[in-house]
Amino acid sequence: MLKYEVMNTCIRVFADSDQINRCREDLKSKEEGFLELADVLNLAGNAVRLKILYLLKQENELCPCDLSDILGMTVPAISQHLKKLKDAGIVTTKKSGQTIFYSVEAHSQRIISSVLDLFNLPNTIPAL
Amino acid sequence: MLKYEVMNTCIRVFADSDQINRCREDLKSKEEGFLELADVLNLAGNAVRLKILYLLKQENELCPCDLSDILGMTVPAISQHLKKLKDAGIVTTKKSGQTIFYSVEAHSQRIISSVLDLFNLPNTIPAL
DNA sequence: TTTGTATTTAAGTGATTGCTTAAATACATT
DNA sequence: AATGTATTTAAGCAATCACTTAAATACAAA
Repeated sequence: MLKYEVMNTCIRVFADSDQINRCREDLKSKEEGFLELADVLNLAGNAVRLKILYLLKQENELCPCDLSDILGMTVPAISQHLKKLKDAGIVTTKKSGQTIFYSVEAHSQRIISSVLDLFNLPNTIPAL
Repeated sequence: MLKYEVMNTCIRVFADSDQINRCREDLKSKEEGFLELADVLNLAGNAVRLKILYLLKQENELCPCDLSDILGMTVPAISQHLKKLKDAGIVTTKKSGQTIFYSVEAHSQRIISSVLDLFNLPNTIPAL
């Protein structure tokens, strides 16, 4: 039967095709939002970057050198993480002398605060 | 000077060493929390897994085959994502006949709901 | 103008990711 | 017992990640 070849999946006798279609429609309408949110979560889903975002929010602004000292990592390693965050528009920079201060971009403050608030949820995941 | 060799970083004349030390202490006390949260965010920071979590929450439970159909991906690809979520204790399974239903693990409902609620924040990131 | 400081960029590397296809496993149904 | 269905596991692979070291850039200060 052509149908199954096209679907390229198993033949579920008891599948609820209404449910499947409803879910597909729903996802389609939210596709862009999922990609954007996944991007932010992916950036925050690295312990170093999560700490950087926490520190920038907490201290208002920090330079790569400060972060390097605080996190005990080389400056280039920090710089590359900051670049990712800046390319995504999550952090912004301000030059002062030869020091470059990084801070959380105004439009991203809310989502970053919300992400960091997850820290305070008890019982995050029992398996870890 | 030995100091700089040990620190292995740049020499910041204007560095605020009180700030640096305060931040270091603060991070140390929260280290484990950052690792756990980063793990969850990293798992959710993939569009496919984010959709899976959304669907499982929305539909209560779904089998790999359903998800394969809904997301238009092969069953093994879905299965491997589900394995990651299950290994992290975020989802759980229930057997019914030869179908295995996945759902969000009770203890993870809150954090997953909170993560999915980020979807509703307006102006997520302007750059994307 | 030379030196020093702060940062970024580049190149290289080993580890991890997310898929693919094929095979294995588990178990219903006939 | 044999076949079919649902799922997982394994192996392979290109792409990405997160670091390293070295070099380049930018600019302040002597």
